[in-house]
Amino acid sequence: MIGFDSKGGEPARRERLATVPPMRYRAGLETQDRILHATRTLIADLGLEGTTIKGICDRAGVLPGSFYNLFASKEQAILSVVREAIDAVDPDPQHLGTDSLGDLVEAYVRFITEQGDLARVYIGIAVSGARNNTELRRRVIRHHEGRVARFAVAIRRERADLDAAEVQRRAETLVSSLNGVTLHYVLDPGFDVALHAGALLESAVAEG
Amino acid sequence: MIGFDSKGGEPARRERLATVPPMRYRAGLETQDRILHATRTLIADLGLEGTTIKGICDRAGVLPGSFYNLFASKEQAILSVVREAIDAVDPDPQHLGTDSLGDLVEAYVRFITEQGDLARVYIGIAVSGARNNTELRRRVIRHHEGRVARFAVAIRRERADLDAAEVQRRAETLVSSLNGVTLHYVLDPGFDVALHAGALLESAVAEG
DNA sequence: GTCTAATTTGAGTGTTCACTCAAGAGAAGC
DNA sequence: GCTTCTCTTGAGTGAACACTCAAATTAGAC
Repeated sequence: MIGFDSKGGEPARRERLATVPPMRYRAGLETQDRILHATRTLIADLGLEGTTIKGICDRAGVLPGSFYNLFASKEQAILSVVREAIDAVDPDPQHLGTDSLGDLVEAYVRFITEQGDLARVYIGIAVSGARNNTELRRRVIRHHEGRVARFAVAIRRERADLDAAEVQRRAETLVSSLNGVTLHYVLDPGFDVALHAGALLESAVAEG
Repeated sequence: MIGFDSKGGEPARRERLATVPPMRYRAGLETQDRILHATRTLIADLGLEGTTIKGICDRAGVLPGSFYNLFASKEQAILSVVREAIDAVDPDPQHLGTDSLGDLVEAYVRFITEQGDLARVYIGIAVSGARNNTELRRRVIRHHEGRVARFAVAIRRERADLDAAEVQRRAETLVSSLNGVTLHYVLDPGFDVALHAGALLESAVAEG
């Protein structure tokens, strides 16, 4: 019942710590992991709106009471998964200014193709989730701006001759276009993400 | 109660005809229009999943019984609106092979910026709707392929030197990227769609 | 082995959903 | 002005939803 934690949500949650957690919380932490895994795959399979408490609990092998012992609400579990998906798009924000444009695009392509579940969550949020949910919308837009900024720095490094506005525009076009490619990949898994991402990358640093 | 029509759905629906419809159906046809308008704006405002019968009826100023006198189900009303949105993206399919790439992109930008409601419906469907609903998914993918084909013809006309595979690839990149730009515009109405669409257009016919 | 606190159970709450239908209101057609 | 068919009303159905809670179970701490 006691949680030794909580970052923003109100009640009863337990964080994974750097230090080993006390033994007596082990069962709860394992259940928490199973619930988060169930939530992630369910969002990926059915989308945000198809994800229900019953669905989560069935997949995780628990009953609703157990879910609510660990999470304050359905939304809290979903937000955890969404945070995870958003962070996974941009795995190392510390690197600001040191990654090449190729590194950034390659990391994104790898994320999309290797972590299909999270990619589906991410693109689903960007459209349907962000419209009605203010918290999600803020998060998505802030993340998008951060991503554009990183791409802009990388573009500027390769094309120092361009003015700031042009660099910004190219970064915005590139990031938006990559999202479009991701969107299509979600609908058609045969779509060659790497091919199209490569073309977009070239356009972003092309003459003209 | 009698419908002098029906295209695919099972029961009770009335089509707008080329000829003037009998007077005695006038009230029903007007109500049908109000319901479709309410459905369109509701999907645009709240997305597919936020659209309820109660919401539609409140906006249209009718009661559920009236709705079900004209539509067989909630899904049928939604499908009508979605069909409308998809058709609006590509207003004149007859023109295959005669529009320039600039015409196609310009028409798309105009659609997005002038018919925000339908654009929101369209992009919402492409992500959340198409995942669980087979009928919608087929429709979206078929429409996407048709659109890529038209763009490919236009690209080929401007760059006859490119081989077929390269033309196809450029068309796919362009259409997907335009969807990504639309996606971002839906979240941020200040986004300059025309600017980015113009840049993508240039990339599609650039050397290299 | 006992104590104690964390965890799980599972029936139950109130709300909202899509959808129904018998009955009444309305207006076109004669 | 009466008939007839269309349209609207509005209470009501059952299912699914997120969420609750007192009681039972389990397992770490000592």
